[in-house]
Amino acid sequence: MSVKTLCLGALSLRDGTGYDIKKLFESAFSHFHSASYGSIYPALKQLQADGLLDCRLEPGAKHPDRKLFSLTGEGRKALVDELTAMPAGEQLRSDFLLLMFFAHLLPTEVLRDKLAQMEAYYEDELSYLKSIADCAEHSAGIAFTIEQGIQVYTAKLGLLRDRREQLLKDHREIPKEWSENSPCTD
Amino acid sequence: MSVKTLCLGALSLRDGTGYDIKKLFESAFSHFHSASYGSIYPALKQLQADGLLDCRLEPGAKHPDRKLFSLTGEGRKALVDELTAMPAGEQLRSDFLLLMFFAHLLPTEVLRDKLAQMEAYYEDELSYLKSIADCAEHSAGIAFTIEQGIQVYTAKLGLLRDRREQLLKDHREIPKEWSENSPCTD
DNA sequence: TTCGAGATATATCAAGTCGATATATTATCG
DNA sequence: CGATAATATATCGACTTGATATATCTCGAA
Repeated sequence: MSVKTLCLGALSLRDGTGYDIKKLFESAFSHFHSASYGSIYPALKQLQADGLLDCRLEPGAKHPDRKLFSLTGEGRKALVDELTAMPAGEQLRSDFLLLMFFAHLLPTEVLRDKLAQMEAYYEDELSYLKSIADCAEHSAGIAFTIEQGIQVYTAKLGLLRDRREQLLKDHREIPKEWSENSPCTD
Repeated sequence: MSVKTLCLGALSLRDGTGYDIKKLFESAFSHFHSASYGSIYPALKQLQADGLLDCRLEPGAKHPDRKLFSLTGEGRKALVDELTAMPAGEQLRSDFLLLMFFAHLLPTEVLRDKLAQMEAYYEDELSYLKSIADCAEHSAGIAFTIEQGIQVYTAKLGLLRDRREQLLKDHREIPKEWSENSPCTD
């Protein structure tokens, strides 16, 4: 029930609407999690039904149907419980590395293009993270998430630049047959 | 159609069954992609129907129903086309960073535990990648994916160890109110 | 030798999720 | 004044996950 936990977390920072939560996922959380409206709205409905959220309607004023959610005491407890129970893990889904894995199948121009795309992406992420790193007083935990992002993107950017020429030069060499069931060791 | 591309890619390395492909996703591809049987088998069926794969049955011999797939000429072309069309991107899904973001809500012991879990995970990944880095002659592209993994995990492990004591010491300080719509800049 | 654990192999299902889309109001700016 | 972007909720089909069922084969320990 990951999206539910994400919503509880978002609402522990401040009260908000489904739209606000989506915005948060696209900014502060964007490095390590995301969720679409199609999962956020059902999750909020469910959480409210479970008594973990309060919902007050704000009609008339500005927007119609503005549903402002806030955590209940139970909701805050549930958040802590879920965070505690959740195993610490991570998963990368990288189309870029897939592309590099099969780089020998691509024309040189295409490969050059992909590398340029990824370089631009890393630069953007890095400059965003650097811009937020030292302007506010983040908690130690939040500062950690930002610093990890900075170090990781810096490493990736450095490697990409170091290896670019070599990749473009070598990339048509056909890789060896993939060994029996996996490479090398097992 | 990501899983289809993944399957075509896997079968470009060697012919294999759905099971073989799953194994490959759990070993060589595991750092940057994954897929479950529930998406692999339907994808193979579809690809075969589209004429991108051949399937020869291997009955009797050892296992029943062993369906050995191989790329057709069209399949190989489709793989190159899809790789070329695919934008170079990546996405991280990290429960660990979520946990760090909300570290101030957790008891110290729990936080210490999560850090230890993640440290062990990073160590495992790192030692696996190092073991395969220099034993075979990988293509430049494959070597790049391995080297990126090594550098990234090394950076993450270093940061985790550097910051652990400070995180455990500071973590009960309550973070500042999240600024209007996003932190700092925008 | 036989017994069980684990690997090999295919397949399906409910539940959850994404990406796109529809709808409608409000804010902004030339 | 009119166009474009932002705010806001909601839904839908298609896809994916994680679990589970089924069955055979392999190999080492009792």
